Formats: sequence, C-alpha cells, structure tokens
Amino acid sequence: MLTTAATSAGPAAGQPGQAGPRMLYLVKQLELAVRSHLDNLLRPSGLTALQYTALTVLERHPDLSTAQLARDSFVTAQSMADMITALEVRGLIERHRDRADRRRLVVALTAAGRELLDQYRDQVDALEQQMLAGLTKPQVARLRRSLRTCHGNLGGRSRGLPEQVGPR
Amino acid sequence: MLTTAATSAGPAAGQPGQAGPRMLYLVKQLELAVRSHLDNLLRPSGLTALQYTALTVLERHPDLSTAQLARDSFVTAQSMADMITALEVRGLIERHRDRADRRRLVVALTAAGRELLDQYRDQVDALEQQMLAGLTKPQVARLRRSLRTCHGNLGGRSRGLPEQVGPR
DNA sequence: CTTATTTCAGATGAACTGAAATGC
DNA sequence: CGCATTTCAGTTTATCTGAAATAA
Repeated sequence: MLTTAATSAGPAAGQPGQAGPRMLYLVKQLELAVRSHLDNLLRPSGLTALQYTALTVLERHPDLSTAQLARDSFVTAQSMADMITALEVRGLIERHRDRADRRRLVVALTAAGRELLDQYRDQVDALEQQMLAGLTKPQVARLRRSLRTCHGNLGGRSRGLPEQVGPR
Repeated sequence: MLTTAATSAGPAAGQPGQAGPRMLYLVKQLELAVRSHLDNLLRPSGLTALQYTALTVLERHPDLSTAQLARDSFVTAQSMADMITALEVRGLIERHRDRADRRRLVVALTAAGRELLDQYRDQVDALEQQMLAGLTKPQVARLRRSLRTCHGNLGGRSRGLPEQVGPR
C-alpha cells in the first residue's frame, strides 16, 4: 500500500515530528505513476519513457553531446551512449562531429525523429492534462515553480559539477 | 542539457502552445535528482533508494503482502519478491502467513529493520529540507497537496484497479 | 472452476566498471 | 601533460515472461 501510505497517517507511524509521508516519497510515487503511463502510451513506438524524454530534450536543444545528456540524466556516459546508439540505429537521431571541438559528437534529431515526436505529442499532452486535472492555472504555475526550485536545490543545474560521483 | 531545457525556452522550441518544458518532464527531473542523492546517502547501508522506500512503507503499514507492494510500485510481483527476499536475507524484514488468508505472505519489519531506518532518518530529513529550501511552509503544504492530486489523477490509489496491465 | 498469491526457471535489457583511443 | 569525450569489452543486477503450485 504505497499509495495508501500517501493517503492516511497509518497506524504504525511511530516517528515523532513527521506529519504524513515524506515529500521525497510523494515525488517518487508521482514519477512512478507518470513513467508507467508514459511507457504504456509509448509502447507501440518501441520507445521507453527515457528515450522519448531524450528526444524531447534534443528537440529543444540540438547539438548536445552524449556526455552532456548523460550528466543531466544522472547516468554514466556509457549508458547514455548505448541509448543514443539505439536511437541512431532506428534513424531518429544522427551524430556528427562538432567543428569547434572535434572530440565532441553532437546529436540532433532527424526528420523521422521529429515525426515521431509529432505523432505522440497530442497523447502526451493529454496525459499531462489528466495529471493536472482539478488544478487551476495559478496552481499549476505555482507547482511548476516549486518543482524547479526543488530541482535547483538538489543541484539540478548540473553543468560541470562533479557532485554525482559514485555509481547509482 | 536536460537541466537547461528546464530553465530556458530554448531556441528550437518550435511547438505551438507549449510554454516551457512539460510538467511531466519537471517531475521526472526532480525525481531523478532525489533518487541520485538518496542512493548516495544510502550507499554505506547497501540499500537502494527503492529498498529504503519499501522499508519506510512497511514501517507505516505492516503486514502488507508482496503482491500489494508490487502493485503500488508499478512493478511485477516477481520483481518485488526478489527485492523483498534480499531484504529478508539481510534480516531487515520477516515474512509470515496471514492467518485469515493463508495464500498471503505478509511482510513486517524486524528490529534490525527499524534500527536501520532510525539510523538514516536524520540524513533523509536533511535531504528533504535541502530540497525544500526557499519554500515557505504554506508553499510546501500546497506542493504536497498538488503532488497528491496529480498522483491521484493518474490512478495512484491503485487498490484493485488493473489499469496498469501491460509490461513496463 | 476461477482467481489471487507466491514461487521457480530462464531470458533480456539496461546499467555499471575498467581501460584505451582521440583530441583539446 | 592533464582533462574531457567517446568507445570497446566484459559483468552485474534488476526486471520481465511463462509456467506451476497452493489456497480461497
């Protein structure tokens, strides 16, 4: 009853000074639900939620390197490289050397990649609307700001910070 | 630049009617950061964030079955059973048959499991405080309510709903 | 008989570690 | 030379699928 834990104090809550489940837990539960729905929705495409997310990031920010993507997703460069390779094999992205720094293999969407995103945009929008049902526009705006604040507080800007040192 | 995607409109944001990154994405990014910090914090214990979370759920709700835990975590019963077995081998939980329904193997914390939770409670509290830095008490309360609403909107109550049918 | 729970056995995929090659 | 990026090779771990046993 992970869910029930989130909706009642519970008879065994013996810890002092703790009112309800942790915020950390609520975040985790929500993300679990989101990923599950998103995976179901994307199943026909053969993409995982993580791969889809990577594509949307590349849509907003072309010409990122694999290493940059990896840092921001809290995975190793190798893991991200595997995922990127899978997307490349499917023809959804292409890689080419950065002229300025020829170490870097920058990644960009292909036309097929953009088409796939277009194909699922409405369904993903609908999922987001389902999630936010019952919240007013100002409430959504506040939620957005709070999520960003929390992310920033945990070192979310990442860029260049070692910070995530150990293995997962 | 997953993170940068969250903090700027981005030059390649060509989709109409979309202001900034999706809420789905912000939730994912925050959870990613939380899990990473939590895994780092728990590394000395040898527990993953998922295992730790399962222990806290059992602390609030003793005598849940493995199948119940699995449903609420959006994993198969087998996956959860593996994880529970690992915790049992370490002596952190124990299993016994439910008298009322002898199919069920209910799970409960052992004294060692409770000790481990006590040992990490302060550090996890501190992580939560770090995440919420800069938010006022009312803001935190609103965030909590919104997270619960979103979770509920995605079928978060689970109990008895098939709903999550397919494989992940 | 049907259903839920648990367990066994095997397969798969995603992530990791370590080391090497390339280029700044 | 030191550092970042990418890639190669091998391993581990977590999860899944399918099938069977138990009990309501």
